[in-house]
Amino acid sequence: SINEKKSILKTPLKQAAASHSVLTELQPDCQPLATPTKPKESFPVDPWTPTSNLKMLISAASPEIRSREQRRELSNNPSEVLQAKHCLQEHLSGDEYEKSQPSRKEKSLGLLCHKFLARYPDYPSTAENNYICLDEVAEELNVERRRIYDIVNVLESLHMVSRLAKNRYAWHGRHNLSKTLQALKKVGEENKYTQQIQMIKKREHEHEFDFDGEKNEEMARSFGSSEHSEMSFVELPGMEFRAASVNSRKDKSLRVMSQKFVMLFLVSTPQIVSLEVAAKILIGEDQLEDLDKSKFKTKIRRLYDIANVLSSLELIKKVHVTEERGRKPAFKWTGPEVLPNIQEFTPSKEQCSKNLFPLKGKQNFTRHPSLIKLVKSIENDRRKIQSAPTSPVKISASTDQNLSAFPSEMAQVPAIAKHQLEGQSNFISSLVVLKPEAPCPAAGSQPQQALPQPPALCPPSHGSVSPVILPQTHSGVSYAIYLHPSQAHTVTTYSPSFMLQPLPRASVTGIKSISAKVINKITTEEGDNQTATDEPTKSLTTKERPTIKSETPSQRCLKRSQALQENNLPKRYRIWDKGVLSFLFQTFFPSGYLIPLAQCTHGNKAGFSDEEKAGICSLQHTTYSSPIAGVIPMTASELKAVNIPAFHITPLNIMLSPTSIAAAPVLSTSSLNSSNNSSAPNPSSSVLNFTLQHVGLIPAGVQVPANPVLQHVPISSQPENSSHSSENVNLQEKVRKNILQLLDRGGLTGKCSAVIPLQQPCVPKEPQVPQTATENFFRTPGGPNTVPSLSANSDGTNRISPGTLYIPQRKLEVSED
DNA sequence: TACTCCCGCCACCGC
DNA sequence: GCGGTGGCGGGAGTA
Repeated sequence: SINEKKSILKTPLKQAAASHSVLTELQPDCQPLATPTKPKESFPVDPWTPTSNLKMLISAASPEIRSREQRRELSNNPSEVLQAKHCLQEHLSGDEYEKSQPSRKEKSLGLLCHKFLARYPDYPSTAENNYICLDEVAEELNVERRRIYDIVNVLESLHMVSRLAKNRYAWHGRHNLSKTLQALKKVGEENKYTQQIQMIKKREHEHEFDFDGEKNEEMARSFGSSEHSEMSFVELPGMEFRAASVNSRKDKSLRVMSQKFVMLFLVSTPQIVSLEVAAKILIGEDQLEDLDKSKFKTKIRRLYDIANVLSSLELIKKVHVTEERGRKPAFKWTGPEVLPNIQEFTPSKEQCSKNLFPLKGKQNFTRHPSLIKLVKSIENDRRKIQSAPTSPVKISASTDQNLSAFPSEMAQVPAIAKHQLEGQSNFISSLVVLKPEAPCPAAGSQPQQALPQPPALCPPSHGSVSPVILPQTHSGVSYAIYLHPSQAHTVTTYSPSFMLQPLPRASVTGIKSISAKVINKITTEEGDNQTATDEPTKSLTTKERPTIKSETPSQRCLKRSQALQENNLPKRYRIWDKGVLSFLFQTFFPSGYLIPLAQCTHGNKAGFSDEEKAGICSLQHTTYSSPIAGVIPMTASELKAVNIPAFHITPLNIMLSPTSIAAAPVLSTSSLNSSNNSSAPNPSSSVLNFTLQHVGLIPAGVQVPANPVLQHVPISSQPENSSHSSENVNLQEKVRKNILQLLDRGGLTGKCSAVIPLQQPCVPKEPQVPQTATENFFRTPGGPNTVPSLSANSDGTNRISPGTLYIPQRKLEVSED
């Protein structure tokens, strides 16, 4: 009977051949073959049907496939298939029959998942019939139902489907994906996965992790000691399991495992996870005692299953990492980037106080109630600004059909921003940055082109630049923030990063494409070598980044905010440390500059409080390393080896971690060069101006005050242009206001990757002449993301050539198959 | 040989 | 008892 069953499940020859070709075409690298979201464009006559996508894919593959598909359709009836099979068996010899069977690859879970996904749209509308009957699917795809469960379980872990009843699922597509990923990231962080990964890596390096008894027990104990011995399925509100039968079932391991696997990517920097590490972590969590080889193998098997589905979803991609111990299979996250702790921005009072300072222990700060009010007030102001009639290009993506004149996707950008602002509770909670390498079906059929400037966008004027001064932090360090004028405009309306969230429901198709384009630059800078080199022309420069002109309604709101600010200003910033500042600014002002002004504090050696010194001391032994294997660790002492200019400018478009930036002011003072310095010197006016000119923030000839801090707020600009001066005052004020407001929103965001960019803009030692200093921030000899001039010292540490940008990078080689 | 992962047995669960 | 569900690991296919 087993044989009989087998023969039923075997695929007939004609389909086998077809699926082989489809396999070649459906490899993850072939992105245009992802689920088409606009079948109308390609097949205007055919309405969308559950199988149209698949049909299209197959038809697109080759004429041969088309004809095979036609034949296949003729015998799509299972009984016919069975008949054909018997017939085949009768007429072919054993060998021939074997050869006629689909190869193992053709039956892979990944391919099956592709076929499965091809049946449903990425973003289904509620009007469509989105039910999945497992029996039907299994039958139509000619597979055992068991395999469908594998797929569905993983999809369920991402809330792309949910179980309605026996044999019945609902298809949600990617509507919930961003929220799910955010939730998973949060849980991953809470479960200290980063630390676990690091621990495993450490043990691996020490050759302590093996499969013999004692060491494993020790390992298990250490896992047990962490706070998360048990983790259950992460659900989304409104997405709970509806069927009681499923709820009661405890073993949802594939689902849970899939979620955990995804979490590992989301908390890792870079987002590459080796199967081995993942398996060890997953084993460590639920089976503390017997970490035997078979358990390990089983976990690996399951991870392959999950990885195949995630690959089909184009969330991950298989790579190999080469380390000292050889080549290892691993997977790289290629899905949407999930910003950290986004949901904690929800402006609820409780959330604010609860989440603002997630640090445990000593560092628990509380927020003054007035600040909470302020947050709400500013939120309201923002909303008003966004919905004001003068807001730029107010377009309803779903209704306005007159926009065909200019790219609909571009037209939707302001709508996205508006949409997300209106969605208060989801304001940032669904903010997701799509990676440029993510599939872009809507744009796939068209040649890539530069992003056009929509009418509403205002090219940045190169007016004078005056810093916005942040009052002293609790540590006593003030900062001057220099923003590019374009950024200042942007700040008054919305941050570019705000527009990057996918629009749910109707207008997603266009958005997806534009989002990918818009953030191309950002993610390129972030360090994807491949993207940076493969698609240089697609990148937007800072200037090209869409900005929206500030409008009068914002000025109306200014007074109110200003009054609030003045009431709260003195106290507010005591609770903010440099890490928070840096993170906020790099997030919201990607090409601004945060300059610590150490000279403005008194009675303190290098301008830093004891707290900071303590923090710095503790950094001496801190290793900045990525959770994955082979990362070059960088200690604070190594940082000191870097030749630091008298003061440094931190380019904000590189991720800064609170801990890493905490060291920056110290390093930035000349006290490094002369440890006996009793006070840090002020950056001289000429140096400051040279620098600002050098980085393109001010035109040649324009001067900015040498010591802007002393001016405090509001700052009057240099009267270089009378027609601009009042604008400048307003602009500064707006920028300042928005900075303050951003500060109010942050405080919970300090969990980004540890990268310390250092730059010596004034005295380049190498005769390399960059086009602009801003570009130079990201230019390293081997490309934007390579480790510059690293040389090993006798003590095994690495040193960095002075004057070059240091971006910690994996030492391990990552090869993509 | 090591890596991948298909395949289907069989236990569990709710009805 | 039955059918749905899914954990699990043998072992075949592939690199």
